[in-house]
Amino acid sequence: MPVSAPFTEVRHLQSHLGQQVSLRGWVRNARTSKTRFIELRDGSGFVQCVVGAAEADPESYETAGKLTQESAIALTGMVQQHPKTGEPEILVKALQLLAPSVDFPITPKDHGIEFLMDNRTLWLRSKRQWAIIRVRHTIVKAIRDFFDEDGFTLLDAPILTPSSCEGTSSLFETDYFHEGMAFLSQSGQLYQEPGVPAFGKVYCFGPTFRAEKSKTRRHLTEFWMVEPEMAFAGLEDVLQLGERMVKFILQRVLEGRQEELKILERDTAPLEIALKETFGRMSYTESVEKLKTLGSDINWGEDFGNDDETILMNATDRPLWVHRFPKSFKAFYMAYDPAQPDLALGADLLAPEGYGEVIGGGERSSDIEYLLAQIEHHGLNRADYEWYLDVRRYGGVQHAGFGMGLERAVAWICKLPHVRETIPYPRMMGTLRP
RNA sequence: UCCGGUGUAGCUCAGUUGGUUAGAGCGCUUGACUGUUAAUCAGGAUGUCGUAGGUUCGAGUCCUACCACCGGAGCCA
Repeated sequence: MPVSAPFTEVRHLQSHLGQQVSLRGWVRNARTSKTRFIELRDGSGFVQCVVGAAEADPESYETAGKLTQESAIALTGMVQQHPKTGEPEILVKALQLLAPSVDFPITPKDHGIEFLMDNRTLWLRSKRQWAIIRVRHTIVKAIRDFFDEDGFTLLDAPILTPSSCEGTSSLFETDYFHEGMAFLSQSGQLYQEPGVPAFGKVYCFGPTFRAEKSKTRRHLTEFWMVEPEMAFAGLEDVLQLGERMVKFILQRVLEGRQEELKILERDTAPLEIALKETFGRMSYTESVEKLKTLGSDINWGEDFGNDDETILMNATDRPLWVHRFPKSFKAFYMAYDPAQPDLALGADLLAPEGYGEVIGGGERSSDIEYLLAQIEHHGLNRADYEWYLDVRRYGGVQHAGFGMGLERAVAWICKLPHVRETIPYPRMMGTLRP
């Protein structure tokens, strides 16, 4: 009996119980005894296929006994319930080898991270990576849906830029014809602000690049960032928008990716808390006081160290907004607090469970004189920013926005030890291939 | 960039005080096995001990330099 079309996707098997179907995919694992068991994956899901001598034709039974990991196969059989787990499984009648796979490097046993990273393209086939990338997909979709439904217009920011948005030490450079050098964008934010008077509410969502020589569990040189910007808005609006967005994302993931979270052995209780409870809020000044009582040696005016974030977040079970930092260590375009001019009207959202900063944002200065002074103070070239200053010259109004690092959000929601698993092809200081 | 660690079979690792022919598990392979699920059981094949020098009668083991990777710090999303 030949295997024949039409083919069914594994994700639809539940609705085919008791029927005959054909599947095609790859052998995740094959266990041979008198009865042969094939764990099949087709990208949409996983299913165990049972090949018994009584039900399968002799040729198929023979083939099933010799399958190697990651061979591509097609098969036809009856969808039944697994006698122990109750999940759908296939009682195979016919099976054929589509393409063999010899000595697949990633075996079911443990591997080191270097080996897995070198074999990233093959690693993507593993169950855990499958789950992570699907959660990432859901988060990306949730972000786009959230802003679309909220009336934001997509305003794509350029990746090749003539100058830096923030610091200059961490830019990737490339030749750009008569212009000399171009730089890979570190942030789309400055290009979002001109979109404010044009569209009211805008966002961009794409890759950004930082040539930082950081080797930590939360840094990539190429990462994705979503950056909304809105008119007639201040710091409070940023806090509310960010919190609504994060909750929207959490809800989508908890609704639609339970199977993946289970594969990742993710305890969803902390995510449920973040979804239901109001996020914490603390001013920078308050947080420094609290850190001192918790044993940190931080002083007012210093930025948080990694330990400080950890200390602060160990004391809470939900995301925390820290707002009104000293403006001295924030970007030049941040608005200052009229009530206390040495503070910036900015805020960072710290994720619980040790994941640290996932959002940074705030109100942008509308004061052109102040910005000119800041540009000079930061040693930036004013001519590069004339178009940016035009946002203030022609109907400049209060506006605010934030940036969220996608990979950090994925790492938190999946509770991964390192952001390198949150993106299909991670780019880090020492990793450019594959 | 700084500090710490690791590098031995395709993979994950063990290797005593420097000592003769370098080991295990997985994977692969041959066979066995009444539903297995990191299946199990029995047999088999598999090594430039990161690279280059040095010490020594003798180096996987000690020393020096370099390389790669891992972890942390700083910086950041």
